[in-house]
Amino acid sequence: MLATLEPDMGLVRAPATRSDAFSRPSLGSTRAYRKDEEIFAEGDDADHFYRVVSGVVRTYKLLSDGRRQIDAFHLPGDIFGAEPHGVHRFTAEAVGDVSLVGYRSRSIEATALDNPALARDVLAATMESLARAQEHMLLLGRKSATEKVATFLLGLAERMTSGGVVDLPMTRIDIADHLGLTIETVSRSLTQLERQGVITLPANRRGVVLKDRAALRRLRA
Amino acid sequence: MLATLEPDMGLVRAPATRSDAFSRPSLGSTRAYRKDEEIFAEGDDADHFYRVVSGVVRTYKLLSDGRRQIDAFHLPGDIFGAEPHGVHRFTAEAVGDVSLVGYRSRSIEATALDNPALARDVLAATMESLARAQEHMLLLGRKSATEKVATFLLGLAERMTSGGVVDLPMTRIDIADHLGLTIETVSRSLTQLERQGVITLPANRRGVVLKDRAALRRLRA
DNA sequence: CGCGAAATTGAGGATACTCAACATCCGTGG
DNA sequence: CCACGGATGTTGAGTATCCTCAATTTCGCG
Repeated sequence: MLATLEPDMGLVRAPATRSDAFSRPSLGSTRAYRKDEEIFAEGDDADHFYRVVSGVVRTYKLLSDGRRQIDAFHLPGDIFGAEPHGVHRFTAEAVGDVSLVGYRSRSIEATALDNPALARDVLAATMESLARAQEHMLLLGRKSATEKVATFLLGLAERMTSGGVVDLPMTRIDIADHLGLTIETVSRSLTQLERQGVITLPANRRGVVLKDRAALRRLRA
Repeated sequence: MLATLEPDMGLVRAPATRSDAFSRPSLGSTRAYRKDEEIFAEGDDADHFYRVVSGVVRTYKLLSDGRRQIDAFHLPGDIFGAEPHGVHRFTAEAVGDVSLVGYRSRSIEATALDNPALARDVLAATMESLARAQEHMLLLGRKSATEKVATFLLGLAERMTSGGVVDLPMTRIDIADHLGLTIETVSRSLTQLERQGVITLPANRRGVVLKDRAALRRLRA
């Protein structure tokens, strides 16, 4: 589906499903953001959308009283911030130091007709985001705390993997706001998984060693 | 954004943001489905995607033990079922009797290049679904039962509206599985809203009269 | 009019939250 | 290089919200 039209130029490692119009440096410009820096805010004009080169980005929405829901963490290769109505519907921030390529949003409309390859790639990326969102709604609406954490760890492992050890670049607060839990519950769930021998938490707490993926998959529900 | 390229032919009332390549009857074929009939199942080949002509469609995912999350209800004008990987990631069923137009999915890829207008419309529809999904994740992860129900009622009212009275074509089970609640909690929340004078529940229970939208908006969080 | 499905209501309980204390980490500066 | 302090994370006790189980009512349809 949506097969690659041009070869990946290898500037950035991209997931297999992502194609390549994004790899043409001429279309976008790279910029660096520091930890916790805002990339855009909910309500801002959506002049640009972005592809992650390195680092992790969180996108979230807030309720008026401050409750926060992080809808996704965006890893290298991911596209985010493309909007249908010219206004960003969520806020995007750098989790750690981040490098992004920005693309002018007008290209989506203006070049939908004369740059179909780009339009197709944005479509593929958007469909991918939607699929992830649907999976995440299942988690938020119907999974227990332990199931949520197990799902989260396995999902991260699949995307960031480097055998066994998963990096956790985000804080417990971020994880909690992504899974619809509190930080205490996230912490307790991780501790519980460790006591069951399914994972190990290194001293610095910014990573997780998956000791028993089969058990994690069972716990994921 | 994504401005209309061809005039709406008026076959079906579509949201303002939806454009019109879908209104060309030549591209798709209409089919009727009866109440609770399956349109496609999770895992099926995604040969087609669909636009709702009349009626309501639910799309959902299941956990192995039967827990269900309805990610969206699709109303007339909505597009659903377009997939990035040729396989449907959720099941779609008719809530009541439904009429749909089906489009061959290969058109997405095959005609992305030679039918950019169609590709652009699918992109717009997909972005719209993603925006709804993000809003719904906020609801699922961070809202209380009453806030969920208030949000749901107002959302339906905006989309189905016919002054004051909102039709509820779906059962309490469907509503519960959409909001991440149980049917008992949905029922109690509705009763509570009624006791507060914010809504009225007609005898047949398949509709809701919104007596005080301002109050509902406050309760929505 | 009667039956089965859907919805409501109630009582009790479990999961996750709140509030709080404590531990650990990490960067800063002496 | 070590000590300090703020930020981050863990653990505990008590509680609230929502769930489970169950009984009852109401509705829709033959």
